[in-house]
Amino acid sequence: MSSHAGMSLETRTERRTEPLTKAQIVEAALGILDQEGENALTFRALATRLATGSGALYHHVSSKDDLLAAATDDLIAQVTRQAATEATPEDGLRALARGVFDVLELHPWIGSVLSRNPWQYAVVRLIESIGQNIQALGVPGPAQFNAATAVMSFILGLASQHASRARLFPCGADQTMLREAALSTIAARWMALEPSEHPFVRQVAEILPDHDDREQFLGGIDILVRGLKSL
Amino acid sequence: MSSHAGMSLETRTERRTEPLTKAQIVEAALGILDQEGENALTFRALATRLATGSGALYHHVSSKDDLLAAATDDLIAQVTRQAATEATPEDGLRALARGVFDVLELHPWIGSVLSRNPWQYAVVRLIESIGQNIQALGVPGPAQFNAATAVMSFILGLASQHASRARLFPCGADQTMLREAALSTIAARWMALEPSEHPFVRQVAEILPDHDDREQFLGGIDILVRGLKSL
DNA sequence: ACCTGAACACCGTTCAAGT
DNA sequence: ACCTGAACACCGTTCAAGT
Repeated sequence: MSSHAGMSLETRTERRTEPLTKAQIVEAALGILDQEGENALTFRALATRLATGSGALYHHVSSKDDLLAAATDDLIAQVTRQAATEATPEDGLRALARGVFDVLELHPWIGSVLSRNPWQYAVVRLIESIGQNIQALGVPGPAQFNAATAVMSFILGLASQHASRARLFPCGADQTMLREAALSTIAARWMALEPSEHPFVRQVAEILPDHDDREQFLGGIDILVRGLKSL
Repeated sequence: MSSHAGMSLETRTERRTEPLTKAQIVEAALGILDQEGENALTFRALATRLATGSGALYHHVSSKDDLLAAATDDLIAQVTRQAATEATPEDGLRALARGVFDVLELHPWIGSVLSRNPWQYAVVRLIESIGQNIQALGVPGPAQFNAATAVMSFILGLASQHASRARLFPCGADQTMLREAALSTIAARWMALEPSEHPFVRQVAEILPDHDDREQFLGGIDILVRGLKSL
């Protein structure tokens, strides 16, 4: 449409001379985070990947926290948008939980970002989405805030748990293999604890290696929803 | 009793020549954390406070994470011990929640430590304590693990939320004053959001400034317990 | 065995100097 | 206006050298 001055193709490489964009920076940051893990995201590494100087980034991003919040917001927005299409509030809450779980599975670094700064906009998105579903669920007005916070805290708690496992066994090849290895390690450590003081933990350790994270997460949400509906 | 060789008092200053202890280091670290906040805890600052070199600390503590885990464990142990004295499982869970809340209020840095490393021993203590109460509550065997994790996630989620508020308004004079200021700031920010996309959050913002954190926290636990009992 | 403290290998962020 | 990249003010951790 706007390509009036078509000219020859090789001399018109305008893209390269255009200034950096915040969106470009966030995209590059997402690449580093997902491919090389949380610790690999450095302003120096980011600058190298974008073929620029580290100081240049500060013209479009005010700090590292700002950058991480923007990256997180991009991904959480997809989850809340998807959850808004469900028919019933129960399904909405479950879709939200499932969505958060999956996005954390794919991008474990989000867990730390969310729990490090719970007032960033991505969290507002989640509270708004949770709250609307809770209202639709028929929870009485005064209890709505408590209820939304409870669900929110549950999700953030799980988030940090996922983040930490990803930190223990950073990124890499076979995720399911690593997850089982991680759980077995933890189970072994729990089994070695002093028996009389740790009856419950030792009992849980036996089931731990072959339990399903996702199922557990959704199970937790169901417990919460059950509690909510009795209000 | 063991003071056979009483001698004179001034020449017998054995204490100063005794080597450092991990307990001493943890105590000094707690002092810095509580008085000056999370960011003030540095191996250099810690060494200065203990009148030693920074490298000396590594003879008793393997890393900063190790140090923080030890400090956290000391405080969480007090909470779980206290919760174990309650009569009913409902009261036990509530005591646990209250205890965690209060300890986070006093030592906000614990929130980040707990959520940064959810497999440290302090967390095992919490899971064990939660699990025993859940068992006593009559939750059927297979659901116990899910239930315990749900409560755990809820508590850790709240923990990180507290930690972040403490980070926003680091340590200092009048805690209640600061808390109200923090909440008002957040409420104002929420009220400024686009109305049609944020009905719930904007509605909540009105109640936010004068709501009681502690009440909200215990309310959340009650929702969970209600859900648990229906299992 | 325990301590010292300089040195190492990093960070996020700033800022004079360039275009 | 935007970029460059050296410099600043830190970190956690290590390690030769001391006692």
